[in-house]
Amino acid sequence: MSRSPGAQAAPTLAQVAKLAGVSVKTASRVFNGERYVAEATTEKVQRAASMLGFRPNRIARELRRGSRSTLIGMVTGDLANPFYARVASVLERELRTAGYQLITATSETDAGAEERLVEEFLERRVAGLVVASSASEHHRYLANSAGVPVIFLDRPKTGVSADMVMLDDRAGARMAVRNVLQAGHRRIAVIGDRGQLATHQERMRGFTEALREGGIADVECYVRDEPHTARTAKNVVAAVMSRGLPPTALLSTGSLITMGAINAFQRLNRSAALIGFDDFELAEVLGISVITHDVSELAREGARLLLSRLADAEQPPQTVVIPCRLIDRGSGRRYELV
Amino acid sequence: MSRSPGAQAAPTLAQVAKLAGVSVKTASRVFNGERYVAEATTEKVQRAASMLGFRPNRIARELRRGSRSTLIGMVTGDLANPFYARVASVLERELRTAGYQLITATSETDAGAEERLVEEFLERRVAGLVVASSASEHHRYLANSAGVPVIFLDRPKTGVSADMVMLDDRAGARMAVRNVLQAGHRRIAVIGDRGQLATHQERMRGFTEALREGGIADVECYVRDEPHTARTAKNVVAAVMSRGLPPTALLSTGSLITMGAINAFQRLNRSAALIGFDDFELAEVLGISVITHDVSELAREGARLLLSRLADAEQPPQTVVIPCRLIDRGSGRRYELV
DNA sequence: CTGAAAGCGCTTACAG
DNA sequence: CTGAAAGCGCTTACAG
Repeated sequence: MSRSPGAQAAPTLAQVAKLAGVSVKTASRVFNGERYVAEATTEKVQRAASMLGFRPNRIARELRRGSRSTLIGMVTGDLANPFYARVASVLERELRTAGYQLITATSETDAGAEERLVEEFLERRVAGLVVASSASEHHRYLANSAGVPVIFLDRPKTGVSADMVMLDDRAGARMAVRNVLQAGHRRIAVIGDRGQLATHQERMRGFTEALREGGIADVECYVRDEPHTARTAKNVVAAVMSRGLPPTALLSTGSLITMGAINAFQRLNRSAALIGFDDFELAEVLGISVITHDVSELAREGARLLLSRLADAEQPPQTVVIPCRLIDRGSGRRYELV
Repeated sequence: MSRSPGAQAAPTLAQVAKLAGVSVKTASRVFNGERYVAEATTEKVQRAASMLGFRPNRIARELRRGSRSTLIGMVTGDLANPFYARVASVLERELRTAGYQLITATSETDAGAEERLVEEFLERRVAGLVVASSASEHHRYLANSAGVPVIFLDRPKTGVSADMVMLDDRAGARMAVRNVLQAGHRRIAVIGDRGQLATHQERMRGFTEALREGGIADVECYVRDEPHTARTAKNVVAAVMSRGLPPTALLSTGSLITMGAINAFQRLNRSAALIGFDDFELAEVLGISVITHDVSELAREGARLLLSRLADAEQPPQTVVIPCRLIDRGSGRRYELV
């Protein structure tokens, strides 16, 4: 462990000032674009800075400026998940234009770590926090965040008032149900992923409620709701399809399950109508109808809420609901698919 | 723009010390786990801290500790791209266990912005930089990074010596070519995505070289290499397949093109053998052979190189090559697919 | 248009 | 085991 020789002491503002023959304050003015600096002075300072390879130290600046950084912390369930990845990507872009930088942390790594990650962000004096993960007791952050704004993305209501952006999963589920009911289906299976907590459960509830409202009597009979991997999703669908009186239509709470269903259909060489939440590559090629949301909009609204809260801490908490839509590719009306 | 009242001045170490009746230095010792603090003192300090809701200020700590943070900056082409997202996810996890936090920036936002992003990272005194983006002149960072280690992920060699992790695209291309040649194919189209710069070009070169070595005379005849969206990929494949003497096999440099090909096959109701780089969901269901790399390994090796460089700035630059493998699902041997 | 002094919240280097 | 002083690199608040 040698002490990096490359990482030699970086030049400071004081060194630049000295070389330029001005005071530290005057040099500071140049890098902050303050008015009232003679042009000749500006030039002298800039020349000295580039000779030394000076780069302002943001750490020092932030400490002096009131010890609150321009970092925004984001807690996600799993950055590798395309949903979170897209949210992070859009958020990063939106926040950057407002002068903030996104810093990410993934909570699913070890359960219960989320609180520690948030604590780390707060020690770093982040200007704000965006929470888009599935841990359950988020509201505690609010109490402990010491006035740092927290925005919740795609979380269920908890009674605690806070800024949040939600997906209208219930309405989406209703659209899917309407689609298969109109095609005449009556035996309709609902496959959920209990592991994916919040969102998936909302979708489950949306499906079953809408089915009941649609006059389907024995809804529970075809409901399966458990944690899923790609493999188990396939198996569950295969099992449901192999019953004595198999369903003629399937509703799925996520693309993993939808793809598992397609896989199962192929193995069984039988199929059913199918509509799932979340669009996926090749869904169009395969003609699968999906319920989808505009993830970019979710992220953009999240950024907007945060920036607005940052500008005015007093305003009442807002909730934004992102609508969903059905992309009808015909699979909800068919009785034979593969 | 009210001055957030929630963001009231956070309690400081000095306040904790005063409440606990000890010196600032002693209080500091408690939060840094230094030895030689009486147990009673530790307790007093901790009680005072929790009464006040004290949270150590990392900004101040980092400034004092030598103005180098525990942040690692990562520049990606596009965080929403599954490849970069997975890299970021793994990297974040690996670095966190070593006490570092990942901070991300996306360069594709506006071309040429990359340098500005890197500059911002350096002003923030990041401990290291990971560059995984397609901008071309990365080597310049090295000159300007003021001793901050830079690790390049999936970049082509530039002659500049630096720590880097590369994918063995050439070897992968060779495997794909061997697969279709062994199946007896002779008219083999190569579809590339010139827009995706580095990696895709390596793959193109790998394909054409291997074809020539395999005794295919008129290789160029079936080569198409231009920037692609999902739509243009489909159109290009359709055009190639509609020629007088159509190819009997297709090689693709990325999953976007592979999926475009599947789409085109469907529209034309004709098909060809097909092998593409990068695995994708449903590739298994559709029986498409792919050349794939272990992205997690890429990221893990990147983290390892960075941590090793951080520990010893003197060691010679290392290059790690991640091997690739063919997942043979049969599509390279078929003459009819869809 | 410019500068000298103080201080952001912490740790380092010393001294006891 | 504990503490008083100095200082990390910058900006704030004042004064000229």
